[in-house]
Amino acid sequence: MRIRTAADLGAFIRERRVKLGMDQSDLAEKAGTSRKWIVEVEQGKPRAEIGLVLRTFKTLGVSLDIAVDRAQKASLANEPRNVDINNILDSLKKRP
Amino acid sequence: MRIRTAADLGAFIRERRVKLGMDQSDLAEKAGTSRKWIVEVEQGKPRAEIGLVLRTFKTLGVSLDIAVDRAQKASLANEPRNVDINNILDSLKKRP
DNA sequence: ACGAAATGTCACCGTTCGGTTACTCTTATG
DNA sequence: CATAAGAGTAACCGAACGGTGACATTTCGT
Repeated sequence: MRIRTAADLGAFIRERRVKLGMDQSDLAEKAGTSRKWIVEVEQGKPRAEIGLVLRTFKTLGVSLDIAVDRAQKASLANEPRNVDINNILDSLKKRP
Repeated sequence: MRIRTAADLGAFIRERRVKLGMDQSDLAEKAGTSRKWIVEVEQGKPRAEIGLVLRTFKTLGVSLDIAVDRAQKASLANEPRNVDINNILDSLKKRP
């Protein structure tokens, strides 16, 4: 599932929790957080901290994968029209 | 790339930012946050908020995908030794 | 319909967040 | 060598966090 917003995240967590037969207290305890936090996150709280989110994922037996989008919509740096060979070389140079 | 910890996340963000030829100020501005925040996140800050993280990903042109682990290591509910047929039925019933 | 379990909400509190600004340090470009 | 750019750090601040415990509401089995 693709996660774009905090609401997506909350929906996923809830779905997965229910699928595993846990209630909010179970999940909170096993993920080392509070039930209040689970409630808020499942409701899509955008300011939850990633550390807790990652612990919750682990508890739910799910993984987060990150991938570069095919359609390169990334707001490129200052001059999108040119390939800056120096940037590329710099990037390579900086790799230890 | 698989994200397991806040440090993973920071490393990825930095790598991707450099690859796109942005400095920390560029990224901060485009993602609607501060340079301080970028510094901290790239260093693996575990308490950064997911909302900002998601906005940063969007700016970097990357997607977050979540997937159920193959090896079902999820800490199951209370009785890991039995398959609880009722939970399974419940889960199915709850799908609209 | 009844009661229990699960979920949602509230107030309180100490802690930490993220933004701003300014300063340092390293690197590398002229 | 000078100095500019990029990155790291510090202090300050208001705002929001997350935990606790209690209470209200919804959901569900029987």
